[in-house]
Amino acid sequence: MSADDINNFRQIITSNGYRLTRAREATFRLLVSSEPQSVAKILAKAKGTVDRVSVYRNLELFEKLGIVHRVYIGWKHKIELSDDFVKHHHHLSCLGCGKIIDIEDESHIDEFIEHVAARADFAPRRHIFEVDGYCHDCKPTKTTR
Amino acid sequence: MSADDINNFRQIITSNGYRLTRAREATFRLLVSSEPQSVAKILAKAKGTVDRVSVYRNLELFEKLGIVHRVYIGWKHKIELSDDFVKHHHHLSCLGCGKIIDIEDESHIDEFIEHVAARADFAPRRHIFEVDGYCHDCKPTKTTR
DNA sequence: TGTTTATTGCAACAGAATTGCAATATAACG
DNA sequence: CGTTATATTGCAATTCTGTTGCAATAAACA
Repeated sequence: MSADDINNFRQIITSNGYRLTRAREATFRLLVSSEPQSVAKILAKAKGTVDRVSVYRNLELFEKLGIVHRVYIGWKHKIELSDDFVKHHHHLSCLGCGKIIDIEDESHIDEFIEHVAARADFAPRRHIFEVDGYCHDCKPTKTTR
Repeated sequence: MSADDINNFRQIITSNGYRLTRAREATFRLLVSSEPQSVAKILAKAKGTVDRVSVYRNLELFEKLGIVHRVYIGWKHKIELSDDFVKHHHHLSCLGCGKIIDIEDESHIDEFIEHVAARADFAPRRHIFEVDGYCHDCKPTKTTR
C-alpha cells in the first residue's frame, strides 16, 4: 500500500463526485493484500472500525468505480483490488492444500477472449478464469479435468 | 434426459456405495436443462416433492461424485450437469440484456489450461471461464475489457 | 463558521444455507 | 419374503449473509 495508491483511490472517489469519508478510506485499506479476500474476511477485519453495512455498500461502490472486482476461487467469490492497484491475474487453486499459484502467462487468455468476442460481435468487459486441481505435492494418481 | 442418463446416474450413485433413493433420483431429474440453473430455481421445482435440505445435501453429493459442477454467470453461481450428461461449454453473458451466448470454440481454452498447468506441474480438475460484456445489440460506444 | 445533503451506523428484516434429530426407507442378509 | 442395520430423509430451529429504512453524523462548499 503506497502513498500513490491512496492518492489514486482518493482521486477516483472525489472525481466521481463521491465524498471521501473515514469509513471509505478505512475499507479501502482493508483490501490491501497480495491475494483476493473473501467478504467474510474483510468484514472480520472491519469489525469495530467500520459497520458491516458500510463495508457492503462501499464494496459495491468500489466495484462500480472499478477499484475492486470479484474473482471466483474455490467456489467462493472473493474481492480483489483492480489492475490500477494490483495487476490482475488468474490462479490455479489446489483442492488438496488450498495453495494458490499465480498464472504467469496472461497474454494467451487475453488473445483468446479477443478472438471469441470478435466472432460473436461481443464487447468484453470482464472475465472470470480460474482453474482448480491438484498441485505437485497433492497430485493424486488419477487426473482428469 | 435419456434412459441412458438415468442408468449412468444410478451407476455412479450405487458404485460409490450410496443408496439410490427417491429424493436423489427426483433431484437428478430436476437438473435436466440446456442451461445451468440457479439453486433457487432447482429448489422451486423441487417444492412439494423433495425437501430443501435434501436438495442441498444431494447437490453437494452430486458435485462430489462429479455428476454436477458449478458455473459462475452474472455473479451468481449456477448448477450444471457435468460432461457425462451435457457437454460442458462456456458463455458470453450480456450485461445489457442478459442474453447468454455459447462459446463455440472450446479447444483453445482446453489447450491453454493444459499449457499453463504443465508449466506449474498442476493437475487440473475443473475450471471456470466466463466473460461478461455487451452483445451486438447492447454495445456501448466505449469498450474496454 | 454555517448550511446542505451524502453517508454512516443501528436495528430490524429477508433469504440462503446448515445442523440436530427422530422417523423412514433402502440395501443386505437369513 | 420378512427382518435388520443404518443411510437418508424431512422437519424445526438456527446460523450466516446480505439488504432496507431511518435518524444521527460528518463531508463539502460557500
